[in-house]
Amino acid sequence: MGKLKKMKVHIADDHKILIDGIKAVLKTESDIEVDGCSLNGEEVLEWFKTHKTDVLILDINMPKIDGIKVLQRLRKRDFQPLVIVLSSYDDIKLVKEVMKIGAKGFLAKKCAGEHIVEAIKTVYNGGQYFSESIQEKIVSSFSGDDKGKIGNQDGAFFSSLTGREKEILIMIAQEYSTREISEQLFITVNTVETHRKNLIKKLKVKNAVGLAVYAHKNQLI
Amino acid sequence: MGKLKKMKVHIADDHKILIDGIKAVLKTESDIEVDGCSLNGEEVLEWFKTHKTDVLILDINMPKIDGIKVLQRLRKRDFQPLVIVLSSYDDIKLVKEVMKIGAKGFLAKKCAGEHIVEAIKTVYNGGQYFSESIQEKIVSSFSGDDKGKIGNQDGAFFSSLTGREKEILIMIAQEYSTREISEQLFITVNTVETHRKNLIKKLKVKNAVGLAVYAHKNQLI
DNA sequence: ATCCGTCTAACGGTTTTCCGTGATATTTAA
DNA sequence: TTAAATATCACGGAAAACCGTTAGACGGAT
Repeated sequence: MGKLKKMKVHIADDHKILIDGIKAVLKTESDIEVDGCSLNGEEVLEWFKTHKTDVLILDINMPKIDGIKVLQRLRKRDFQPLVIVLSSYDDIKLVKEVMKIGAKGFLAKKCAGEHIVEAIKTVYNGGQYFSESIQEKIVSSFSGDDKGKIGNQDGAFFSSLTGREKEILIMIAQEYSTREISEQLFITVNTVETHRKNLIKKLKVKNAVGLAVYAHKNQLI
Repeated sequence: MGKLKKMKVHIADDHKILIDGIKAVLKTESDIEVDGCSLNGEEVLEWFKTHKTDVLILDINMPKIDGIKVLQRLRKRDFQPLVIVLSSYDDIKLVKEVMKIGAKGFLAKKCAGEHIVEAIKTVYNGGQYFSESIQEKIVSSFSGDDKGKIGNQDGAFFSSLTGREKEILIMIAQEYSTREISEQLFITVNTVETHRKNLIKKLKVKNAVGLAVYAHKNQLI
């Protein structure tokens, strides 16, 4: 046992019960030490201002600041932890995206607990780690339909919206019909339709559903 | 230590990593024994055909057969385990619904790991258990906040969707038009419209936008 | 003074969604 | 083996969304 240094791990997930579970799993590993955890993106960014934890287990779906944004902001800093992304959905597009912005591993939540140990050790030693289901998808994506269109880099377009457009976008995402919006804002239906049209163009979506999804992804509601 | 019998617990969640976590947490409890786990609703129903496990920790969002349906079917059988529902979505209406169909406890996933131990012991001894965030919501719903009003018995809100409906719901939330969905699923436009119609009714939303929002809130995407 | 961005509005036409209603296989549970 | 749940399809009509284009009014900025 020549190990002098334990690997330090930070866990970020809005489900505390999952954190406690992972903690319990990692407790059995003598060379891994959990030195902190966060329940949302804000806490993660705060933590790494003052700590140099080796590995960050990072959930994607978190309130306030989501995992992707956390990654993007962390990579602009001096110290960067090794990040293993945790997600309920093993979407190949999401994998591509997070790896591009600096993640070193990707774990689907449906993977077994022991894999998290493997993942930590692998990335700590300079490797990359993907849980099984992801590996399968990566392989199968080579043989056939490569729909590598990651598409909208999200927040990028939002800043280009005008105040009125944002206002209407939010109302659309709240299930208000064009007529209802026009009544609430004291403008004509025509005008609302024009705004909606412009929103669809600007945000590069297909319809009102796309607008609603966009609004939710960007936590405007 | 007069305990002769250990409490037997079955864990059902599609995230294996969470199961392993809970297992690790429960391992520290000498009077609790995890005697099995399931990764979807089908496995749960199968398990309880041949086992008499005392307590079932049941996730709501599961593939194939979701938690609500599992509860509904279990209650029609002879042997009924004590069920503690686990959900990422701590909505008061959902709580009400699952308690009505026989659950004995409700844990939000954001609660701490130790609470799961408390919950198991409480329901095993004949009590009911709610995690803190739920308790707060129940209390505040009594103090005149009409949004959290439990009075309206729209239990249909969370009544579970069929497999096909979920499939179509997800496609709608991904901006596919009715025609596109019909082509991808090799069914007619009429059929897709019927499903959409039923979705709107079941989920009590106004339109496709509402469906997309629902899908996102419930992390179906 | 003029250019640009924004908000407003209109019009005609096409497509899609929404709604009710009813019907028939197929699958599954008890 | 029934009964229930599910998946399928149809039709007609109303409502809403979608699309392209045009354009006046206002305010701020160069």
